[in-house]
Amino acid sequence: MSLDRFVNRLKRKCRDQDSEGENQAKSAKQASVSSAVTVNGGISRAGSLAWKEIRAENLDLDYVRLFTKSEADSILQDLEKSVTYNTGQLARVMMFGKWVDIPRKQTAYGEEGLTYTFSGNTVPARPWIPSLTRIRDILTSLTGVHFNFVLVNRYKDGCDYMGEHKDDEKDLSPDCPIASLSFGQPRDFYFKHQDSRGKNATRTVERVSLVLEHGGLLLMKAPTNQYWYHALPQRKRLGQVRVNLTFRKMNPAMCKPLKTEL
DNA sequence: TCGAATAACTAAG
DNA sequence: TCTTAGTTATTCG
Repeated sequence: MSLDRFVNRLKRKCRDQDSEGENQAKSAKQASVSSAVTVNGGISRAGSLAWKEIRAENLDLDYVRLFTKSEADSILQDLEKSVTYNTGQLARVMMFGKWVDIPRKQTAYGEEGLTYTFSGNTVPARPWIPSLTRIRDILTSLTGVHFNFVLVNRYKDGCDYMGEHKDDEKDLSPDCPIASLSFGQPRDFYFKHQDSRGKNATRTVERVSLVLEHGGLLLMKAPTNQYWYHALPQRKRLGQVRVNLTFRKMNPAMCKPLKTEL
């Protein structure tokens, strides 16, 4: 599988870079990520990746093209074959007195007992599957965070989208980054500060936009989620599928009990 | 200046 | 407060 080659490639790159003694001028934040990034044998591999830091008031994001095109192609293919999406009631939300289908497909995987709550529905995490544990383990070795949950969103084309929202901090372990991996159709993604939303905005804060590419990883770090809403807007001319994996570290004690069977 | 896409806003419970 | 759809305003090419 290409992921093994991926890890080997990173190890090779890091050996090369260690001998060159690079990476002295990293920011403090970047250094804290780097120090956590080790694989078997303690080889640091943060330096081999071209991290892009995105900063604004109380916004702290790191973005990197983690996988090559062929690796990402293979992962997407794998996910399309193995991921099961929620259907029926679990794929609807109540809007103005009627149930509407959410404008994308969604599901979750993770450790037993974890749930997530979406607009009134509390949905259990499905048991881990190999295509997701492989990726989870890469992210854990990259970030040092033990992710125990992943939310999967599938956007069939540019008409599927996700409205502005903040991830529910109540279920999340505080200060743990959220790792968002994208495969397939590159899509615009933006962050909007809570003080500058809607007509009751108290001030103007410029919104932060980026493109989430095929094989790209976005780390959303504290306190971003406290202050900023994020969304994946419609882009009607785009016709390809995008699958997004959002890995989180959930606090099991904070998960709502299940009301619904899968 | 037109038409389409995008952005902003509003609606119930 | 959170969710999306529908309407209207604005921007883009």
